[in-house]
Amino acid sequence: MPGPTRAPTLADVAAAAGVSLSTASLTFSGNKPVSEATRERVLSAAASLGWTGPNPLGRSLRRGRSGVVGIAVGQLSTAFRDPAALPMLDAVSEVLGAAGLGLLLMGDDEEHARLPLDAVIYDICGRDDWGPYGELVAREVPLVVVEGPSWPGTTFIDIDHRGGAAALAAHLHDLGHRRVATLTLEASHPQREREAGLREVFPRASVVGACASDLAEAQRLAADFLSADPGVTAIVCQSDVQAAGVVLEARRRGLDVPSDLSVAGFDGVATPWLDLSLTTVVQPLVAKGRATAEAVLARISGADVDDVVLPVELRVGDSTGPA
Amino acid sequence: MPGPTRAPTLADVAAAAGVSLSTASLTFSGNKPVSEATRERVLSAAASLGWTGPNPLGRSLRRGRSGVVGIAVGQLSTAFRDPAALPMLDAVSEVLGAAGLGLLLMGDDEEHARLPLDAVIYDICGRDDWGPYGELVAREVPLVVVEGPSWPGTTFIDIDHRGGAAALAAHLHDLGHRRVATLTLEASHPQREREAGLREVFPRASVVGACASDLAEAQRLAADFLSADPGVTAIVCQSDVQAAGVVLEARRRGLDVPSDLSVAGFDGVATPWLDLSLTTVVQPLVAKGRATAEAVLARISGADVDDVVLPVELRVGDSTGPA
DNA sequence: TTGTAAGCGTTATCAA
DNA sequence: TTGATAACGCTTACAA
Repeated sequence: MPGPTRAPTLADVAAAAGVSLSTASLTFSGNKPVSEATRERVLSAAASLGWTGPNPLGRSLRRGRSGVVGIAVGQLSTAFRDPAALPMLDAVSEVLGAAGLGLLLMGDDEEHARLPLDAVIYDICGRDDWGPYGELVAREVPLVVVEGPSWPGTTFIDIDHRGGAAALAAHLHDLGHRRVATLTLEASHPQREREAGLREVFPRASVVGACASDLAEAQRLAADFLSADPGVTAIVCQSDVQAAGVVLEARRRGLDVPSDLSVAGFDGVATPWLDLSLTTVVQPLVAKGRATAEAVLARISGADVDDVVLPVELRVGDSTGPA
Repeated sequence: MPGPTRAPTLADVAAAAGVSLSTASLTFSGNKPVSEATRERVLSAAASLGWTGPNPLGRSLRRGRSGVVGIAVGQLSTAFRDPAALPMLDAVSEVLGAAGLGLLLMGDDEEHARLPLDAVIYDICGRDDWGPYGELVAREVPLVVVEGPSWPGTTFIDIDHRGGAAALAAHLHDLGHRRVATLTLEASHPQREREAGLREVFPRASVVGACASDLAEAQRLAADFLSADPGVTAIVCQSDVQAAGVVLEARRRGLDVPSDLSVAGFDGVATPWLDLSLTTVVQPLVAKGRATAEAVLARISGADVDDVVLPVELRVGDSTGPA
C-alpha cells in the first residue's frame, strides 16, 4: 500500500488515458473538439483516478482570473442588519453566481486586498476612505463603487438621493409642514445629496442627530430631540429603520403619528413589526444590485462601463399627514 | 511611448535591481535574511516599476492555498435577516481575517465548489443535503459543519440544542404549564434535537407549525393556531424572531403575554422593537463563530480537530409566567 | 548572503 | 483531431 499519495493532476489523467496533456485539457474544457473515442478514454481515466476537475489554483494562474469578486460592506453585523442591504446583496450574488463568480466579504484591512480578486465592489456608503483602495488601484483591480465617494478610475452605481429627498420634502410642504427636522446619516455621499435635496424645500430644517440605520440609536436621538421640543411637525429620516425608531419613540411619549408628528423614511423596505406603513422614498434595491454586478462583469471583461444613477420613487404611507 | 505594457512581475523587479529572482522574492517574503544594500536596491526597483507585491494567483498556486474560505448560508437574504446569524458571522470573519483569510459566500450550485477554496463552512442549519458536498469531498477540501447534518469526514460545531430546550420546558413546567405547543423549524438537526428536549418534559406537546426564523410567517402560523384555540397556555418557539411574531399576534387578538399566554424563544438576540424581554435560550453566538473559525484554521493546517458542542443558557424574561 | 533551477497545475499556441 | 512545448508568477530546496 502506498502512503498518502498526492492528489491526481490532469497530467496523471492524460498519462493514464494514453493521451497528451493538451488533449486531456481539451476534453474537459471543450474548447476544441475531441474524438468520441479519446473523450471516453480520458473520462474513464479521470474517473478511475478520482480526478474531479481542474485544480482551481492552476487554472486561475493560467487564465489570470480567480473567479472571486470582493465586496466591502463595512462591519458585517452592522451592514447586514440594515434590511436594505440584503436584497441588493442577493441580486449581486445572483448575477455574479450565474457567471461562475463568487463574492468575498472584505474588511477594512489591506490584507484582503492581497487575496486573488478579479474585481471589488465598494458598498460602504458611509465611508469616504478605505485602506485597501490604494493597493487595489495599483494592482489595477477593477473597482465598482456603490453610492460612494468619487474615486478616480472607478465605476459608480448610484441612486437619485437628491431627487428622492426633494420629492419627499415637497410632499411634506404640500401637507402644510413648515418646521421640519431631519435625522441624518454620518457624513457621506448619500447624506450630502439627500440633505441638499431636503434643503431645496426646507433650507432651514433642523437636525435631530446623525446615526446609522439603527432602530435603537434613532430612538435615542429622537428622545433627546423631542424632549427639547422645538415644535417641529415632521421628521425626515434616512432609512425606514430610523423612521421606525422615531415612530416608536414618538408614541412612547404619547404623540400620535401622523396627527401629532409626521415621520418619513427612506429605502422602502418591509417593517412587519410596525403596524403602520411608512411614507418613504423607495429605492430599486434589486436593480441596484444587478447594475452593480453587471458593471463588475463588464469591467472584468475589460469593457468600458458608464456610471449608473437609478431613479427612486416617493411612496406615501400612513406616517405622514397634514401639519 | 510603449503600448499598454503588461503589469510588472517579480522577475522584472529582480532584473531591474540586478539580483536573482529568489533574492527578490526573499526581500519581500522575509523568509531568509537579505543584506541591507540589496534590500534597498530591490525595494527601489519595485517602487520605480510600480510593483506592489506578489501576484496572488502565482503565489496561490505555488503555496497550494488561495486564502479563501467558503461559507454556505443558504439564500443570503433569508440567512442574514436572522439576527442570530450576524454575530456568528462577524466572529468567524474576525478570526479568519486575522489569519489573512477571506470569506466567500457560497450558493447551492456546484459552480462555487470549483472556486479556489482552502476550506468550507457549512452553516445552513435547515438543510441536510447540499449540491457542492460531493465535489468538495472529492477534492479533499476541509469541511466544517455548523449545527448541521452528520456527514463523514467533516468537523462539527454544535450547541446543546437538546439541553437548552429541556431546560426551557422544565421552566414552563415549574410555572404550572401542562398544555404546551411548539412552533418548529423545518426538519433539521437543530429541530430534531430541540424537539427531543422539549418532549422530555412535554411528550404530548402539540405543533403550531413549521417555519423559518421569520416574523411574518410565525405570526401567520400563530394566527391559525390560536383561532383553533386548543387551550394551550404556552408556546415554545425556535427563535426569538418567531417568538416575537407569536407575541404580536397574541396581542392582536387581545391576549396578554404572559398572563393569558406564555411565549418562549431561542437564541437570545436583541429585539429592540418589542417592549418585552423574551424568555429564551441564549446561545453563545460569538463563541460559536470563533470555534468554527478555529476549526477551519486547524483543518487547513492539517491538524486533527475535535467536534465542539457549546453550552446554552436559559434566560427568563417577561414573556413567560404562571399558567 | 546570493544564485540556479525546479516545479505548483493548468491552458494556449503552434505544428503535425 | 492530437501532440509537444511554452508560458502564467511565484516560492523554495539546494548550491555556491
